Amino acid sequence: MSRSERLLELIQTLRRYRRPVSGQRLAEETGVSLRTLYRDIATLQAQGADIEGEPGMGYILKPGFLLPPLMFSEDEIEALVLGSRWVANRTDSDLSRAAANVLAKIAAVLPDDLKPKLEGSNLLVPRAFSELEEVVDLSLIRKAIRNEHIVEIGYIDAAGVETERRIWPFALGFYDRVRVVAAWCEMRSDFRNFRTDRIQRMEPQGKRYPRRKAELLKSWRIAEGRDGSSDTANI
Amino acid sequence: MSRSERLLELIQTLRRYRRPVSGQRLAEETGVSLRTLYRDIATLQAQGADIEGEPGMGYILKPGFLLPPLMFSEDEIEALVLGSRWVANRTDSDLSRAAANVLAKIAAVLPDDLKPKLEGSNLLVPRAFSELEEVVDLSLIRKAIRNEHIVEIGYIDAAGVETERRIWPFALGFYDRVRVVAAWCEMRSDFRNFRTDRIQRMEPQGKRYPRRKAELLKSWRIAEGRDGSSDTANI
DNA sequence: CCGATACTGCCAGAATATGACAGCATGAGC
DNA sequence: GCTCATGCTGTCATATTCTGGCAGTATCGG
Repeated sequence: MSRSERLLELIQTLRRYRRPVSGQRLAEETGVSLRTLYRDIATLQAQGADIEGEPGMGYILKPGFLLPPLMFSEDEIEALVLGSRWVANRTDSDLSRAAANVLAKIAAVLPDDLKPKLEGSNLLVPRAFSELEEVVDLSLIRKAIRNEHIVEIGYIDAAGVETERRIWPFALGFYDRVRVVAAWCEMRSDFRNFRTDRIQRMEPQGKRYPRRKAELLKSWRIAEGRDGSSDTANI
Repeated sequence: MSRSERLLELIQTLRRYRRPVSGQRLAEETGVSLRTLYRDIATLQAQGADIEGEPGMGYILKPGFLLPPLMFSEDEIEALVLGSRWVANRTDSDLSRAAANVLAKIAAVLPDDLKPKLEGSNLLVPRAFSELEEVVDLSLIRKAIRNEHIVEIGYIDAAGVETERRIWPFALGFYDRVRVVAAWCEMRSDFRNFRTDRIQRMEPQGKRYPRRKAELLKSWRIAEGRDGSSDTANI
């Protein structure tokens, strides 16, 4: 195995563990001596990997991925930049900051003669201007979806009536003017879509709902397709 | 200089030339023997670089960039994926294909345990559903902007009147429902924004307009900010 | 204090990369 | 079909880099 493959594998191994792992252990798993393992860790850290080592404890990797060298065409870079700009201007602050970081990281490694091309890319995404007020934090919803957690919400429906619901959120749709949480609603025992701007209150319950989000998404797509009345059908 | 640095430099050198360059020449510039240069070229090609070599001619690199290994956080990857999805669903077919390629390339290098996370990312961008008919090809406009080329268009304004114009396009704005070309209009001797769906006809003239697009963009932003009447002000 | 672990320096041997050379292949121009 | 410029490959000795082992220091928690 080549050195670079090994480094990639090391990252992967580190990520599999959630708790700190000793260098000794990592060395065994990657089939390398402890001395070399220390060198490998140093190399990865130099490349920007967020690996923390504490004496007496072991190593732990903050969540993230190392992308190996990749070749992108002009159009592909343009697509990347435009997409990141859209995310930066159209989503919640966490994601938006992440998108800005992506652009910064790419810019940092581009050769000097190309930086203007990236910064000056003349494809623009306007900042959302008549943003609907959102009471709740979108990143909380994203986190609940990621972890398949039940949340309780206070929701004002189209008729203006406020209800309390326990929902199993599994997807977040970014429409032009609104964002919609797709979820299973315990109250209705059916799928429901909730506009984020109409959610008044939200409390993640910190426990998982009993199904997989991928599975819910699949059923939901079928259900949406069947009635055809919803404008989310083509999400 | 380390091997990987040299490879990066080689890509950069290759891109500086527009015409084919002989291996001999490249070997001299990167300070390496011809034999090693051939090996380096092979390495880059194996990494996906689009380098073409023809006997008797030399090497030429198709436009593109090699990104070195990069570390992305979970949120950053999520932003990348969401952005690429938006581009894939909301732009012209060339860019859209490029965005799909970006996703495919990233997916290809992600460790197996993470692929589902990428494919199953539950942030969705609906396909544009009531797309306005566009007569002209958006990628032509992008190309004209990239090359700072004059184009002639037939345009139907808001009042329904069709006019012929020579314009200097310098930016393309992706609004929710429409796309807008920002350009200097020779007829009006002023900046004008053209909705792409109202452009009936378009002929790139293949020659450059006499100013830089970055400079036009800057003046345009100032002009837009001043009158304040336009909804493009916050682009 | 101890044990567990991170981390560094050093050096010899292993693995890899490089350069030199010899040779074949291919396309363009004569 | 010849020649030239170049791409491309194989081989092998040499140069460079990587690796493992070992010795030693530092830091944390108990």
